[in-house]
Amino acid sequence: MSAANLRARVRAEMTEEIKDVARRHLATDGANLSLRAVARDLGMASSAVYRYFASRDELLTALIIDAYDAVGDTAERAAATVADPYQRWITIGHAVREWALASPHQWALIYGSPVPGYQAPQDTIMPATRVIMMLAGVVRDALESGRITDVPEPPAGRFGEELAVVAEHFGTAVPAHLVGTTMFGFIHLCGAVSAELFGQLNNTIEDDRRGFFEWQARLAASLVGLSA
Amino acid sequence: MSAANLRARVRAEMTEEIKDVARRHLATDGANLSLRAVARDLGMASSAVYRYFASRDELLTALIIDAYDAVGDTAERAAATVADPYQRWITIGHAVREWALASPHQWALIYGSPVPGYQAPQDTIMPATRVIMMLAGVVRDALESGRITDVPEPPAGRFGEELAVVAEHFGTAVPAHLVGTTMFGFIHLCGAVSAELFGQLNNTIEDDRRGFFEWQARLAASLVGLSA
DNA sequence: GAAAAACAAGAGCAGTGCTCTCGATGTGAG
DNA sequence: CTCACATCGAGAGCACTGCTCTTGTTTTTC
Repeated sequence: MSAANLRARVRAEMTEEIKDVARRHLATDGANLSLRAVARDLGMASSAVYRYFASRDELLTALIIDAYDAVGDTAERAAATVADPYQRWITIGHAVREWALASPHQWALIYGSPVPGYQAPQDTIMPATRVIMMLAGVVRDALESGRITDVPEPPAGRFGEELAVVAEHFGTAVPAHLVGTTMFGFIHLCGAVSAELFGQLNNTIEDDRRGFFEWQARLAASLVGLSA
Repeated sequence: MSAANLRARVRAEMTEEIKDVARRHLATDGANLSLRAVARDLGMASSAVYRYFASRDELLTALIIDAYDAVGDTAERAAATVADPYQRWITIGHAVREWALASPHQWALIYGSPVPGYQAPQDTIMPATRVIMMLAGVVRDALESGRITDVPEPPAGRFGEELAVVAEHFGTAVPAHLVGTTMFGFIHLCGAVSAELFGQLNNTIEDDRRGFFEWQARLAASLVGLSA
């Protein structure tokens, strides 16, 4: 069994090595990276890569899951050190933004345009929810500790009911209106990072993008009822 | 000169036809569409397409500019019918969202991940600013008509000065804080549409996405000081 | 030690962006 | 009206891609 474990370990290492090289190629080729080039970099035949990933899409899926986990880990590590809900909200924002700045192509992979012809498999759903779940956790904590007191009525309309359903994933104590504003905050977070990364901020904010981002994060936090 | 005009017109028509077919291929192949397939659909040799576009990137640039203009035109047409600033803000949001839902691949082209190896030329900058300029116009009108009265201090920090510079493009009368919240609104608009289009809303809001979007747009409008 | 599974390599297929050459066709100046 | 010239379309060709299939080798398992 030691031998079996060893074989499995070698395979796992090889898999990891392929993903590493692929991630590097992501920087130059984006989502349409070349499996052959990856194989070349590893000194192996292109056909050998197919022993580890059945197709380029499967390799992409692995990279996507890794990226979701990486940004989730980064945000969680940063948030773990901050007790105050308001500060934690801001900290999560900064952590996500800084991870994205450091790994722009991985960000594009998970929050950019979907890869044409690629259908995200079920495995990607869970890791994809980690960041918004952290924001939901902030709101839940703030509610329980009495930091959020002003809780408006649930929004009128069909989507208000849908928000109430989502609330059950957030934690039963979170009212629908707060679920909505939390999602607003997450959506704006993704928009702000993408705007900075994809060039929408060019020729406007150039020097102090971090400051502008934090200012925006504070605005979003104020909508969920959080403030310093 | 009639002959010359005719030749130029035929060329223009051919160019437009290529872009049309390319737009159709955008739906299946995304940004890495196949020039050869486009040529096949047009019944011409692939090399002939290069008489009209020097490279695939140049064709993409043309599609990008067209897309910016299309969403700009759509939003302007919708906004032209609405006098009230608050309603106009919401209307612009709906117009942008509905254009994106109708042309998801064109949206991905301009607001999604940048095409790898593709550098946006200068020509794309101006059309890219049309939507946010319309939002800025709403804010300017609301200021002049006294619909926005509560104007906070300019944000502290280097980015506050940068916002003041941007204000000159918005119209000199717009204070920096309002420029910031307007950009916030635009960034959130892009984020909301992208989230809906790129699947970030899956398994949460499914039935009443339009209602949820409008609710969010109202929230964003409230940040710039607009309300019903 | 033999049977079975896993592996790597190479050839090959259909497709890609792009270049170059060659013949046809329309255009503008003399 | 003619003739040189610019424009155009088509085809061959190059180097590349994802992916499959076959062949031979190594490693694990019984």
